[in-house]
Amino acid sequence: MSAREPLPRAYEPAEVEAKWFPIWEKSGYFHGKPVPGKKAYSIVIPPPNVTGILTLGHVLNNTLQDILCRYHRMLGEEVCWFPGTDHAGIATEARVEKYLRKEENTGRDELGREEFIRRVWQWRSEFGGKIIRQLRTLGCSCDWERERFTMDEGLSEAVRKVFVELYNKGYIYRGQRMINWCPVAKSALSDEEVIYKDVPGKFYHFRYPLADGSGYLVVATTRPETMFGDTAVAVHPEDERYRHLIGKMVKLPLTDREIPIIADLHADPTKGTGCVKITPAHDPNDFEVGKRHKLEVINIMNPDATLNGRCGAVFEGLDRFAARELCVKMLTEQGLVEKIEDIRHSVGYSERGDVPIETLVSFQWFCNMKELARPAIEAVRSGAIKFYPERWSKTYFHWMENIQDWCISRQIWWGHRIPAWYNDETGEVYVGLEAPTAPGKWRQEEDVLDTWFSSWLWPFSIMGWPEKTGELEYFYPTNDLVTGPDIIFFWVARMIMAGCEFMKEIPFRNVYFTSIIRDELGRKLSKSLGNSPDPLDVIAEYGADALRFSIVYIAPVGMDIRYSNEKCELGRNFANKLWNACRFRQMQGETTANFRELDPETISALSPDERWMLAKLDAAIASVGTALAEFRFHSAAHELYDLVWSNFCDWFIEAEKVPMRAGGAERERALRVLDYALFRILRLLHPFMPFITEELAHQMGFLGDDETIMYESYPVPDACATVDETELARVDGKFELVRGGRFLKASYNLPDGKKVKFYIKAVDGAALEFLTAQKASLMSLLNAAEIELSEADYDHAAGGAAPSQICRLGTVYLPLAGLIDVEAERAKLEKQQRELTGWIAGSKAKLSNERFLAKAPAQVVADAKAHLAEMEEKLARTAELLEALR
RNA sequence: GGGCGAUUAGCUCAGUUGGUUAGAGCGUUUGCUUUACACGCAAAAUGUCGGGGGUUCGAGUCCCUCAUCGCCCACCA
Repeated sequence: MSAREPLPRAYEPAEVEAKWFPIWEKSGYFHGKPVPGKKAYSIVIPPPNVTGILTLGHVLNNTLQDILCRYHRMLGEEVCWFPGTDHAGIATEARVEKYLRKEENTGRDELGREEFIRRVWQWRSEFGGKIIRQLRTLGCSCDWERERFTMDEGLSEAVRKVFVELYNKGYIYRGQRMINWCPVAKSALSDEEVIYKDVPGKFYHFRYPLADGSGYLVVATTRPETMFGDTAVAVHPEDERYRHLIGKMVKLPLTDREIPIIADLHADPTKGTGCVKITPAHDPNDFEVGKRHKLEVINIMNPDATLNGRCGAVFEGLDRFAARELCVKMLTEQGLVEKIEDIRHSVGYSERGDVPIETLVSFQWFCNMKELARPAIEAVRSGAIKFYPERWSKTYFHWMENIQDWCISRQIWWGHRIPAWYNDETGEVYVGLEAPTAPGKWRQEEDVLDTWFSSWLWPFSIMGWPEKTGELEYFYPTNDLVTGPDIIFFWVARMIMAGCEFMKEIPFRNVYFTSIIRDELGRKLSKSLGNSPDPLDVIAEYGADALRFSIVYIAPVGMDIRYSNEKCELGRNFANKLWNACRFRQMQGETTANFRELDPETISALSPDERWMLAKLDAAIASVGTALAEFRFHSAAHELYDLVWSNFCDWFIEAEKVPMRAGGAERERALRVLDYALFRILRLLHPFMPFITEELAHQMGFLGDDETIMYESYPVPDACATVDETELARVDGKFELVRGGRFLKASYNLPDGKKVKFYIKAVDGAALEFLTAQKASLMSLLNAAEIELSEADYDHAAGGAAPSQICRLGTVYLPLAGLIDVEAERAKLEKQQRELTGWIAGSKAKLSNERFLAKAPAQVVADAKAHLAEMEEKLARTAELLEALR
């Protein structure tokens, strides 16, 4: 191995990260392609909106996908992570409209359809897909050559094909129904795009005079302005208060219309006044009532939610909320207001527009989902698709089993235009992949499709469907999907339906639902609150590896994450720790040749510490593997953190300084084991911290310039050291003695660096033998001037009083000639005595319980007995020590 | 109105099928320029595992119940 520049003291991620990504990408390491006979692993990215920028949610989501991809790549599978963006109809159209308004004072209406769409494409090529570049900063190993956009020609063709197929099957139809209307987008929305919020409102009680002048009825409403669309007042048929009025007419205030009083079960006598105004055009329930009673449907609203000409000259063109106020004012003046109550009620908001939606009747395209849902429910029920955490399947089933028709048409321009043509002369409707060739004047449907109507095809459209591509053959179905539970209906459920319907095969086998990220106070991250950190700033400050590791480390399973930038210190410090472990090794000289595999000679010469370390490594490797297989990312991260920081750095490196100082064969063996362990650790960590591990693997000379850790094998437990439980316990026992000795020093305020003498009384001959062999190690770890080992009691008479600490392998004493605080020492021992006595009593009670002995597993009983013996032995030693203090 | 989740150290959270004395990070206290790391080292303190009841030889873990908080779904004028 060639000599390298010494590593700097502190890890500086910026340069390293900027260096490696282009190398990886240029070398084609991210590219996945069908390789017959090789195991395939694929993931499709949840396509971010083309308008989007990277958020912490994306960071979590894509880090997890990257961990999976890098892990499987190292397992030797052919990995392909398909990236791309979503055209996000309403969001993008609004975004570009805003941009054009600001930059050029123009917009949709001025430009016309064709030009506007051209300008959206232009905007996209200039500003769109920013997030795709940002994902590279995070280290995402997507196959960037395969980047797709939901409006690409191939994907658009898939959309048209699916539309035509479902139309021909009779699932897609056009109809006049009550739909959700967003006044901002001026478009219909699906039920899923409506978010219900509990907001303060008012409950208005108005008097509607009876037409015959015999009095009035009081109706209660939260939406006075809709009264222009009232076509009846309903009461419950059994409601004694109003029974006599059924069939009579009331005069609708602010209009010259008279409307009937009807009997309908919809009217709930316990609510409001028991009289409900019926506005069939603007309320789903009223629409049903209207149908039952053949009431006129009066639409009173323009697309932007201003009132229309049906409301009279005074109200025409007025915004709905202004109209509401004016209504109340005018009714007040006419003495028709009975009372106004303050209430909180649930109001549907447009997800994108963030304004209250209107429900109104309109012609739209719908897709009947009932039949599509059937196999998709079965796919999850049978376990073909698994959800992690499993409980989300309940949410899924509930929605799928009550699935409603999907309103798929949108009155915007940016999107897949519906492939339907109307012949106004004949009234014919033509649906097909291309415009009709039949003679006549055909006019294409103006509406476009819901964005999700292309997203639900993503797992196969991205692989070239409807063409029969090698990618589909090889990579479909994909393995894992990582996404947020908030789009389980929008996307996950619909993808499963689309996969089952068009591919006749599920789109993925496992779905991992990530946590939702909140701020430290538990609030959702949002632009308006200003509590949404920019991940790029975080990466600049802490490094991408640090951000990745931290966010995985702190992500609780299936719960919200409370995030703050400070938490990235954990990952940054960890990266620095790893860096310095390598730096330490580097300072010891050239890398040995056996870093991939230990040779038999080295294995046979391993020290107990080394076997201990290799056993810890194997154990960690095994549990990281299990954790990843079960999508317990955070426990894998915890496992790795402990392995590196505690086992490797705190104990092993410190312990190995002894053989390293010894020189010769001892030193050579220690270096080999260090190299072997370090290279394993780097590979283990690579999926989590790709940049620093690649850098260190090269800096350490494990890899040459044309090699990459990305394609090194992921470590598996190799049990190259025979696991001898007794020996492992002895090493742990040695470390316990070290901790005990350090505690004694700290208790007497002796600086850690001060060299002192210790006396260790071993519990038995075997312990004495082991500890004697470990004397150099003990001295180093304790920073001792001298250690006296014996099976005999410490001789207080000769050496003076000494504080002590009881450990499993023996008792460690700190001879202090005159400095001992006898009272403190006695208090410590007495406390220990009390505790031991208590535990022993409990333990004895348990062991004398016949039912425990009869029913508990033999191992548990044996452990309990051993534990009792240990405690009794310690208690005896405590008593001796107390005695010696006198 | 249904469904789901949470409640463990000052804070944020682990705790895999019930099994010795419930853990980590941050924070706090004490001492350290120990020849990798102050983004560090060594040591320490802090818990009636939300309340109550039950099952069990044994419960943070399983069951019931109550309380508080949060999320999702549902046509509530």
